[in-house]
Amino acid sequence: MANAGRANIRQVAGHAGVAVSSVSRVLTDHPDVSLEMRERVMASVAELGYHPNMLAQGLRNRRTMTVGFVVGDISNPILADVMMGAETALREAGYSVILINSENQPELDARHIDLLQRRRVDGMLLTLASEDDEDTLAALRGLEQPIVLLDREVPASEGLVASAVLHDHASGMAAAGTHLLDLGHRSIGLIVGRPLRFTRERHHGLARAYAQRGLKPTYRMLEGHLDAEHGQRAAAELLDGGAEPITAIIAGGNQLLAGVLAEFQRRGIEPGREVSLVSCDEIPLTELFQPPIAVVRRDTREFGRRAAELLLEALEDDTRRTVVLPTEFVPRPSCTPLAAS
Amino acid sequence: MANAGRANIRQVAGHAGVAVSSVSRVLTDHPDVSLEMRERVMASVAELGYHPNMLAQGLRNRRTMTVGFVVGDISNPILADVMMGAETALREAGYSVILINSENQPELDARHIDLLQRRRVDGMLLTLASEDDEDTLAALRGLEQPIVLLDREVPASEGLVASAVLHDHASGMAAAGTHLLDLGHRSIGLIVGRPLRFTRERHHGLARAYAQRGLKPTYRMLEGHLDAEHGQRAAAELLDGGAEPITAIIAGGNQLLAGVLAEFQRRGIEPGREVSLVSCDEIPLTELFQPPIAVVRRDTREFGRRAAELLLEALEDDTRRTVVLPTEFVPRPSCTPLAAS
DNA sequence: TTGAAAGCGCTAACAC
DNA sequence: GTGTTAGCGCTTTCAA
Repeated sequence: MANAGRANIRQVAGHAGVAVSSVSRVLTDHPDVSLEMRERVMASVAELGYHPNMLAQGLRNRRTMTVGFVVGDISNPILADVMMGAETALREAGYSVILINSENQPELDARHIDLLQRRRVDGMLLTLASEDDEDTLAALRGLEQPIVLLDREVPASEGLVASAVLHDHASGMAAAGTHLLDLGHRSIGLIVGRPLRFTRERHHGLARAYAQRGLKPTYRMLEGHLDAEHGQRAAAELLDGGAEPITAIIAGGNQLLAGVLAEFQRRGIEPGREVSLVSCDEIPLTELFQPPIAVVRRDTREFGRRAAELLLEALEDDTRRTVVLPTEFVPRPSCTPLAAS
Repeated sequence: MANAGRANIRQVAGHAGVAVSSVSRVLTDHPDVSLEMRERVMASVAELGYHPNMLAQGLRNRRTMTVGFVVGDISNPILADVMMGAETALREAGYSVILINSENQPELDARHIDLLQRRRVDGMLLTLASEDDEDTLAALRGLEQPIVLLDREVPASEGLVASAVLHDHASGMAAAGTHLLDLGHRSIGLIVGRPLRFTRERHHGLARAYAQRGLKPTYRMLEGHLDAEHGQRAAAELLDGGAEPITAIIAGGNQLLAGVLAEFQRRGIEPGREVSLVSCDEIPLTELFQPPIAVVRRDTREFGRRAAELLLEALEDDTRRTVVLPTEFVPRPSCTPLAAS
């Protein structure tokens, strides 16, 4: 007969005719509790529809069983998938997740970190909007609770020890690069987001591919926002070309890809015909598109799960670790040999 | 010089040489505070890097500035977008969001609601996995805080008053239906998810289309899970057909669409050629696919924003409302006239 | 205008 | 095995 919904432990104790501490003992599974006590208390708990106040518990235990997740843009399916992996693992471990969108604005990160700090989260999962914003780094240094960086590298600084999960974007990108080079492409356009770790890594990967084949780095990289607009604009710029025409494009993300494909359609270009195309991250579009689009693939759900695990580890053993997860190039018909001209 | 990070209000008071209540007054912008007091306190706050403990505030104020968001599957880009809209609006109003994945399992909903109850959230946004699970409804009835249902209708029952945001799926679907009927299609396959509001609405919409054209309802509906597997299996079943072959398919969601397209490709079927195709909800794939795929569109971010607004309203004025948002059919080349055979 | 003190709901000594 | 009580950090009367 759950009627109240706002009963407190004192009322439960009163109803059961026992002390508050006894109710607490029953509810926290303390060993020294008689069976009869347990039954009486549980009966009252059920009768009153009692829900322990986790705020009070958190205040008392100095542990909220809550973690904060700051993410640049949760509407990005890739990040939503990361979130899924992390939330599931954390929930199974008894933690709740406070989700905060930073809108990819570096100046908001510090504020969000402070908010989570005030909420006394036990730890944080962070997809920072910037790796070198001073306010953000200062906020991070002031933290007592463990944090896990998601695909971000911040400059080592005193008082900042963090765990991190990273994807080895460079390897997958290098594989994509050598694939294109081996197909005869030399003039490759790389469209990427802002200068964060994954952007740098992808750049390095492509550079490595040219080096591995003993070629001069005759690619062109266009940085910008991680959205369709930048994808489309950059694609247009690359296709209009300067002296040497682009023969292959690599889109560094699903939103960029959407922009690139829009520009292709506007011009009547078919991937793999006039221009070869590679994208980063698998989405339904990449495999179902005609022709299917080659991608640098990574397991984003696993990425989120590992991030959660690193945080749980840090919470338990106070250890900090960095884990690097692989990426993999998946060739598909959007990449074709450069026609001898 | 933010050094501590774990200072409490007493330490701030001590450092400033004032009473705790004075610190509290300064921090809560109480009017009767001298300028000098304000300055002294703020200096100490800065010096100690003090972050007020929101748990203690919540305990005392009976208000946590936190809302819970229970969602079936955050990795679904549509729901991620809803989340984006809701989180943004709530954050701007000063609330934090606790996100919980229910994995679309009805038996988890009640548990999640109880958890949020224990966390004393000020309100909840709910995408229930079931509209008639008894445990869930019981948990809902026991709630004191306002809730907003997202595209769900629960049976009216005593002690359960909720706000709701609904999409008018039926209208968009009816428009899609008449479009297909006017193209000559009669044997339409409707692939949908589990029997929740949006599934019912879409069914009604299609039925209405047949009725509007004075036709017998010669469509076929296949319910199942909202995933690619069901989409593919259902498409296969529809294409294998029984007596009368299907000439058009409507996929009730982006994940279902992925399955349908996979089956089309397996069989070498091109949408709009052998079989016309409509999907629900716009994603990059639908517009960029060749041929572009007709969709029943809705503004999911706005949906999330409105849900947040309804909750904020309920929190402020204790009012409950239901808002219905429109959907719109967007014809595209994936729908073509039925070839006279 | 400021300070002292009660109390929000809980847990963990400590006593019996 | 169970009860009493202090105290987690905060806000808000109530007095001064």
